[in-house]
Amino acid sequence: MLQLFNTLTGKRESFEPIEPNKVRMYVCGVTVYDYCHIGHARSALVFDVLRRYLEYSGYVVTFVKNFTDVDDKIIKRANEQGVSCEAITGKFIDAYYEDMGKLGIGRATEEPRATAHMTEIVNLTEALISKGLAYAVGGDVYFQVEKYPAYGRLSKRKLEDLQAGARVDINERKRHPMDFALWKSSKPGEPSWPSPWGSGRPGWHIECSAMSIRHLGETFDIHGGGMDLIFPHHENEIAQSCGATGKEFARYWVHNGFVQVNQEKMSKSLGNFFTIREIFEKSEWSEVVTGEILRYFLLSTHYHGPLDFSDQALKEAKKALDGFYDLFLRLTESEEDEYHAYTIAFHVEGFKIAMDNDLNTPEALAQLQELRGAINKQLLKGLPAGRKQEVREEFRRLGKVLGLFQLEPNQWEFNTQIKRTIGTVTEIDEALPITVKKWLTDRDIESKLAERMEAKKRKDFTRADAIRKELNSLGVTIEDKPDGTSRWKR
RNA sequence: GGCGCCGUACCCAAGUGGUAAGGGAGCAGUCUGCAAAACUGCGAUGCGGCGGUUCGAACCCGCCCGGCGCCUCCA
Repeated sequence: MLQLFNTLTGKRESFEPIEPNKVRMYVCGVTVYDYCHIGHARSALVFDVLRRYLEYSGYVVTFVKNFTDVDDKIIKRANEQGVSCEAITGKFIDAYYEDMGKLGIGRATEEPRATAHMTEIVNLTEALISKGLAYAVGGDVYFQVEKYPAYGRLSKRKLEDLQAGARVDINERKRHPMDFALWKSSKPGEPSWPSPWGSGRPGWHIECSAMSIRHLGETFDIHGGGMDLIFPHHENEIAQSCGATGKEFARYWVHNGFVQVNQEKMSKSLGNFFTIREIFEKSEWSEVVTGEILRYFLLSTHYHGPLDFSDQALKEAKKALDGFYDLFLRLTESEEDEYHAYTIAFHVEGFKIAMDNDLNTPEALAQLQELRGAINKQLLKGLPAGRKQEVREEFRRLGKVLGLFQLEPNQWEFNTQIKRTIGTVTEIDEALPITVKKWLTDRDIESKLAERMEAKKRKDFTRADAIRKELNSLGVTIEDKPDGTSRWKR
């Protein structure tokens, strides 16, 4: 049974959905004013995997992930560029789909936008005012934190503690410094919507309450997002939602850790920032291969902890995948093999146990590595073609949960020459033109290999080695088998 | 000042009270004309430090050291 670490209780708990076999989950998406970076990718991927695993486990999942498309940063960006907010949000929503698509992150069931939920937002705000939890001041509406006793429950903070460190709030319209805006009156030129308090726009937190309630109901199962959203965003969401409905909001709060560079959180000011598209652009590998490398890398650490992004980490992920695809390649090579009893059930079970354990993907990957070793051993003894296919299918099934192993071995790029760097390392090796791979056909390779085999038969090892070296330099790896034939990969 | 996270071999990284998974690198071997791959073996008597609880602790408690995050927009 799946267990999840619940930020609300600070404990790992058995996951029990409200409705049997159905899961409703909401994840905070991105504010669309810029390209997504690898940290956004991690968050999106964690919940993509959670969704996949829930589905693998037999649940019907309703997954809602929003786009924040009204926000100060968007307005600022639009003004800087002299374009409309819609132009900015449209552009970066498209970019989001493109970048996340390359990472194999699927669309959510619903992907609502704040601007399309003004009615719900206004209604929710009115409800909070009528319950005495919010107040309007000169076109703004604020949530009054002192009226909500459970404030701080999620982030484990007390109002007094917050006050101590809070910066001087210049907004003296608030009754308490921690009161937060539900509705902001708009300045001329800013996007605005009509409301009982005059034209304005919603505060940041209210949209998620409005959209999650609208699409999932007042109480739902899982709410997720990055660690940094715990306070104030999610704390405020809870206050608004529970305050308005009087009901429990989300039951399990799941938060992912940060991607760091050199043990520090990525940030633009430190210049240690990597956008997803930048990584793909710099990658020497094809899109699908790069996408899978990134997925493997992002899943190699438990989602709750920090994860250091580096060139070396990416290389290790690549190497690990090389090993798997090498096995998959071998599983397609059919020889007359005798049957030996073998079992994969043990590791399949191990995989599930790992995933049940708060989505322990590093352990799950370890199980797959062990299975890989076990099958390689089995292959040494021999495995009939039918069994090989069976094994490959199981890898495909389990891999699907993580979004791995879906390529054909010939789509994989084994070439281990590092021609460009992706992460923090600055060295740049001489690049082998990527075009080389394109014009060298399989037939070219086969004919070279035939020539080499002839040379080997003649014991002309000088010639044989020269051919191998030539192919190596073109990114083709040659492996001689005991029977005198060779296998190749690139 | 408040809240929270982290510290496991050369590197990455599981472990959540029962005697240290997995991967990479390295070394040694099997195989091989050589190479590569695959496979085999080696590698922390110890899990930042010091105490405590326990029959038993990397795991629980306390203190200390070191690193990080949040409290302001942030995945």
